[in-house]
Amino acid sequence: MRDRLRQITEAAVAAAITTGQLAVQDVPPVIIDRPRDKAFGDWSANIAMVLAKQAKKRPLEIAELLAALLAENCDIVAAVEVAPPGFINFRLATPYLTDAVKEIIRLGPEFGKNQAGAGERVQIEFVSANPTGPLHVGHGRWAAVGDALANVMTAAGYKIEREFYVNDFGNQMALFGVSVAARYAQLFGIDEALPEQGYHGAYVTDIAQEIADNEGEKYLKLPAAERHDIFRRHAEEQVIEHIKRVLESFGVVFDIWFSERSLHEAGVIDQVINRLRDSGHVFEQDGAVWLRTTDFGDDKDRVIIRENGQLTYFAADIAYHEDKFERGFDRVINIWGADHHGYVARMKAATSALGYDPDKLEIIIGQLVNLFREGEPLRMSKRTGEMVTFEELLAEVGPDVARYLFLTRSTDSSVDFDIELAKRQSQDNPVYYVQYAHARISSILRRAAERGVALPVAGVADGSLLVEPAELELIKHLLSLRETIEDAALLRAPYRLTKYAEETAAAFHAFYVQCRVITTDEALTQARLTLVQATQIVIKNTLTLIGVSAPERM
RNA sequence: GCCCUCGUAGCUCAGUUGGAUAGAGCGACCGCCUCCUAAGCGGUAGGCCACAGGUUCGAAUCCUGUCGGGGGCACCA
Repeated sequence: MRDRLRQITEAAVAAAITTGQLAVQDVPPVIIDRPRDKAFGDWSANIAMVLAKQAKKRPLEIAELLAALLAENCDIVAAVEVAPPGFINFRLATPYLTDAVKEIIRLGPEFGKNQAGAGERVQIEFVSANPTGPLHVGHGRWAAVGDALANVMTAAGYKIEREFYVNDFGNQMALFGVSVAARYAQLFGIDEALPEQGYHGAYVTDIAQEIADNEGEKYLKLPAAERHDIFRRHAEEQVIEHIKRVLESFGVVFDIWFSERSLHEAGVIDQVINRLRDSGHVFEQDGAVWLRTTDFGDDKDRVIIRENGQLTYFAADIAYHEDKFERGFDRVINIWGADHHGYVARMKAATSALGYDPDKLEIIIGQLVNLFREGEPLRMSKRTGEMVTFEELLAEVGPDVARYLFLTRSTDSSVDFDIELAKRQSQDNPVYYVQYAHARISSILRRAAERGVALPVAGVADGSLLVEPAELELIKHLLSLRETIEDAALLRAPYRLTKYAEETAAAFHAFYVQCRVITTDEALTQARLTLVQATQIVIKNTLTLIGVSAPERM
């Protein structure tokens, strides 16, 4: 729709130029937008105002000129109007709208998909929680955002891979192994202290308990180093399995789980550092090896090999991103929590140093989730392990509510999540509002079947019977699914889907109250059933992208 | 101190390459079920778009500064 209008408007501009009515050198891209007020029409273009200066003509004059050209060759538009200070407003033709309803039914699950992404290969890395403990609620948000973004970009014609980077190397992992070992020893009455910086959560004891249950006390005799290593490996395995299971129950499945340790073991980090050294971006100082990230806009240079010879996390991350680009992605998207945003500049700088275009690395910084219960904030401490895990949240509110609420805000703003409010099945809860529309539709279709009313075969019903404002308003909303998917994908803004879902549900509920579907007027019943089916398709497609179920009854 | 981010209705937030009279949900108030699901619909009230300058035909949107909330400034991950 928007594409069509853009094309014909561009054609009108071109025509005006070739006929000499418009003297313009550079034609800026035509932007088709929604008018603020529906009274102005369905779509509008501001191109006349943009061209005014170049063409040395009054905007209104240009608008009149273009409107005249537009009105000639356009069947999808009923009226092209000009409004001061120079807007060109389009009013869609009703026959076009009613025909479009049949098109939605014909396309079904495919309706709304498009090629805005032009087949670009994109990797999205998200969640990437350390395998040293359970997922927290913030991870849940990244899971919802990353997965929905992957869904909507796929629908917009991108080729997407989902990846989880596993930080299974280094101090934290070692400390985790030592912590489990200590708890294990304690289970057998041996007084082994947890390290100062170790992991104190109750889940550490659970893991130790499981090892004790399955394998007894045989590890007690092993030397400490060996024991720590065994426990580290065991604990890591268990935590990753747990993370996978929780994410799967949330409907999020990754294509690739990428191990940091594999980079160390393959020696690729040293290779990448050598490459950077050869290209002159590396220097030594104070006994450490540094990457000169300030050459690429970072605040300060960064250590990649510490004085003690150990690689930093950053070094591994450079090799990891080198690997991503080596795999041939056109674009790489990382979703990070706000607590990592200080890391963005150096990662972009490293990308440049490696010789890749830093704009190919997009980093989405997401604000955190604040948990509440009945308006009271829930304090969370990672250190003591006293916190609501993502798994517990899921158990309380269920995946649909969690996924939906995590996507109701732009990633730039933090989500205040009240557990009691989320559980309450009330109007405070937008997820039910949307699902209810779907359930209502299913109910109408069931009722029609009960009464022996044949469901319309696509294309047969007489669309011209749909003339009520509520009907036409609903149709317009349904048709904008495509633009919504385009915008959500191109702007990396999956939260737009929930907004769209609510608007569509609202348009349906209004229609429902004003227009009875199943009546004695057979032709009208058929036409409205067609519209209802199309609405069901649109709501279901939208909820599917969000990752929320579309219930048949509630 | 420096960097990032946010500041829009009582509350939570939309408003994106600068456009028309500033938008939604919740909350408040007033209405609507003989009827396909009232988990719904309609209406009313509610605004110095944090503040001050600047850019231009036009600024919630872009620039500069100030104030306020959040986050970050490791040879941790």
